[in-house]
Amino acid sequence: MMTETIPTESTHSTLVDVLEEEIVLGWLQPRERLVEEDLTRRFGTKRHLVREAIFELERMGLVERVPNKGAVVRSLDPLEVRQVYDVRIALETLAAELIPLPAPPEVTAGLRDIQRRHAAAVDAGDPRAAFHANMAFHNALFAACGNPHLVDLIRQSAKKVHGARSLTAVDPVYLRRACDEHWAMIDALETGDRERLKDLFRDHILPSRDVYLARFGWRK
Amino acid sequence: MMTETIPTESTHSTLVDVLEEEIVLGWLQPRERLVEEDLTRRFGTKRHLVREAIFELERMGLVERVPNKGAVVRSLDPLEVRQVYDVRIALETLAAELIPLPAPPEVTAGLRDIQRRHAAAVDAGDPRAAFHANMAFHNALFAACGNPHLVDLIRQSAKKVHGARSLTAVDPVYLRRACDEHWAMIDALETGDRERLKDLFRDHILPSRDVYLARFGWRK
DNA sequence: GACAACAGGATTGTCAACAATAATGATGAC
DNA sequence: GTCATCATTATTGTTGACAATCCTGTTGTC
Repeated sequence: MMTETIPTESTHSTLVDVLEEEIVLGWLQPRERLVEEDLTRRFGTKRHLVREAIFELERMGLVERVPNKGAVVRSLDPLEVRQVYDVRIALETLAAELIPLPAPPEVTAGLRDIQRRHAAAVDAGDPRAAFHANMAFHNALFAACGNPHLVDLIRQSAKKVHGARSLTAVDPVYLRRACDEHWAMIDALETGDRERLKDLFRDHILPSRDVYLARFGWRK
Repeated sequence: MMTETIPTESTHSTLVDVLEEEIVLGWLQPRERLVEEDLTRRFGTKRHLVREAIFELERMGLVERVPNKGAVVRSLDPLEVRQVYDVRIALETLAAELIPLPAPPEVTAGLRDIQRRHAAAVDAGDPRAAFHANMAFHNALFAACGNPHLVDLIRQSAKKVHGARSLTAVDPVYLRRACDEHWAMIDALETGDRERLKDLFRDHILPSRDVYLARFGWRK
């Protein structure tokens, strides 16, 4: 039970972000209850806002809500994880096909900036900062495909399996590997090697899926 | 200004459904305001629920909301319409590749049932019923691909451009054409002609896009 | 007449108290 | 001892009232 009060300005979306972060990092475990009043006290905010945040987390697929009963962190069914990853691969492959290659210098420059922050966070052993920098990297990366709606669907799909990433999102081995792959992506963007880019996209997200399935069952 | 009071049981999602319907059918025009208290009276419900419904419509992309100002029916930018349709085609093509062919008889039987209702509504000149039967048809159709998450993304993308369909969703010519195409899809499912199925999917959704773009600009 | 300041109304945003519901534990009959 | 019944508590769901905000029209000043 965490009782620390976070005095940050508690708007609706920051609550969502913080809870999302805690789920990805494993602070909040599957099946753990989310009691509205507890969270209200913990964040020093109003129940009203906590309620909305929980509704949003439910829509994102991170939280399960039973009417009149409450909300718990969703435990992901392995089959569902597999299905979401299938779609993610398809979407990201599509994005890879749409990105103009070689990518313009300002794009790769921006990615380098973000990736430097990402690498620094990983080196510093700060999973929270690494998580955020990682999200920023992927957002900027896929934005290069020029279709904001596609980017949105990719982001949504990624969030849906956030809960499955608590195993790899705090593991230095996987974090470093992700760093290497990010640099490789930037390289592929610059050299204009589309096939390599597609392969990198696919191989980049599969580890988190496989670790999760290895841990929670390969059934079906 | 519609002042009829609809005494239907006004739960959160029914409000969303009704408003969604009115946007697709063109009852609510782009740029038209959605005032919370007006809707509260009109539906004989509580402002609380209307508020949530508006938030959900905003997430769906059907409504635009400016803080402290209010919500209006969103007018779709042609570029955005084009982008969403691009993604829709990609997603539906992917679904077409995943559907096992020939489709099992219970699937096509279910589709036939729905499509009979759809055709009846079109013949009766009831755009509202046609709209709902049409949605049901597509849901059942794509569900056959076996990946609920993909189905969800397809549905979401379709909703995002609902506003662009008010031109074709009430036009008997387009409604009949859609009917024919639905029957053709069932046929392709039964004969197992995957390429034809993909072509049908694509050609089925393009008219609504093209009519919208012809009306509101091909720029870019 | 143009413009700034202000007042009034319309609308959204926030809140805290209350009601409804489900879980938990206690009591008593057999 | 076990089961059904009821009271208690914990938690969510709803409501109406109030506060904050933004738009509009008006007044007064130059």
